[in-house]
Amino acid sequence: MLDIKLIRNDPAGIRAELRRRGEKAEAALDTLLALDVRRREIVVQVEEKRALRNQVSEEIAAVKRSGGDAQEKIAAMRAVGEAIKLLEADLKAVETELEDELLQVPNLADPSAPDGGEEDFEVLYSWGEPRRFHFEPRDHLDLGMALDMIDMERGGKVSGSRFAYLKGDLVLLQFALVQFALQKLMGKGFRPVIPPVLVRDEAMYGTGFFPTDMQQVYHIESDALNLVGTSEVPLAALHMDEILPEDDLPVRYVGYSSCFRREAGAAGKDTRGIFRVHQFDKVEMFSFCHPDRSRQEHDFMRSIEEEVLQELGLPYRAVNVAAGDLGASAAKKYDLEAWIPTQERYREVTSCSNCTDYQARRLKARAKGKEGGPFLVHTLNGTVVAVGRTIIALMENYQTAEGTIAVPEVLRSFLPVGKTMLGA
RNA sequence: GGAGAGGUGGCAGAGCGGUUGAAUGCGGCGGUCUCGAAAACCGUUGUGCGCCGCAAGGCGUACCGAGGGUUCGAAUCCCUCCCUCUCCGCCA
Repeated sequence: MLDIKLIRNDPAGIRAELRRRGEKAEAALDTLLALDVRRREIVVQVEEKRALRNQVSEEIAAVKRSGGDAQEKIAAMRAVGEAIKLLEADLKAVETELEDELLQVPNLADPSAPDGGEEDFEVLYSWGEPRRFHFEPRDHLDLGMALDMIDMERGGKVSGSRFAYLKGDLVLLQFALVQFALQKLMGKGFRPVIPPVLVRDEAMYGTGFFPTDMQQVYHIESDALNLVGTSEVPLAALHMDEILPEDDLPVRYVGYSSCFRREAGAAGKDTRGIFRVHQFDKVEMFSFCHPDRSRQEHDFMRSIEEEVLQELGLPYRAVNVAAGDLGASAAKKYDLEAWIPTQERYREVTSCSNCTDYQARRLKARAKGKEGGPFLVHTLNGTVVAVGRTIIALMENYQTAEGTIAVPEVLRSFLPVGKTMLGA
């Protein structure tokens, strides 16, 4: 959510900024400004009346204490009370409408995010050489089915399309990846967390997934809960309505959770294997940091993601996502894309966003130092390991001519002793 | 799921429907004292919104789990919801 004062004070500037986010983004601006004016008009009126009521109520109390008759004042205040009630109803209606509009306005893009949409990302650089195979490489699903480690067929039978069973050595690989990631992140000051994956609407609004991405979310109607699409949601909401001590910043967490996405509108896209499924597991990092430091924090988090991919030996490229392709909350986003041999291209495996104060304002997540008032923190989130996609990249890049999969050195200590080859 | 108790400021803990933004204690901050510290003593100590002001700030208003209601007036009374605790049942 943007600061309404910012919009009020510089409508033209904000309009120009929002235009970078796309046509739709600036549409609500005039409505927003009108509602803001209207709200303040009503506030002044209602507060004047309340002041009067407070004052006279005290007088009534005084009169009654001295045994006098306050009937006239009471009658007068009855009318004022009615007027207040009407104004309060108006105010509430205007505030609700204002809030609804404001919730749909995306964050302002960072100046360093490229202009344009989905196709206009900037490739920052690449790392690693795609492997040259002396045999025809097979894709992750071929490999997984042959070894009976990925079972989409039965996933479909039991739960529907885009659900999978992961079996055997791939289960071991998953836990090795998770352990590897957790230990690395703990060494860098991130506190491990297993968050709830069912959250209230509040948390979804607070993180900016509602109302914009509502259609992507599994909603449990009977209990008014939502399955999270990323642990970013419960991690961000962890400090909702709180004022953190400034000295504690940055507050860093590394979460591990299953993630659930409806993938509405993705029909026909990435339908093969486990690349795009409704349920997957992810190790996610999250940081609440000082507004002056979020740029550095963002680069720090990206460097961690790179370290992970480098140690796993997966060739990748780093991408700076264009302003028009950012999620609602993000001001800037880096994606890391790993090389997928059978697709002969880079595919997204991690994503790291600086949401500046956009989520913090919605969540009321603030910090406060020894002097000065509270201020909004900046929030950042980044993938450490998206398990499914990392497994795909590992399977394809590390496959052998025999159809087994070699294990990168760094993961071996997290697997049973002597397990250096999966499916063997 | 059933029965009961309760949710008040950073924490603990008072609070009659009417100077209660809220006693008291602890903690925090500032000061006195001290070479310094402790102790003691004095002072201070929330947040949002609006208006005024260049600003420091001032004034107003709202907030005692959340949302409604009753009333001239609600932390105090009523309703709904959420959460916590105790007992019973069930359970990984």
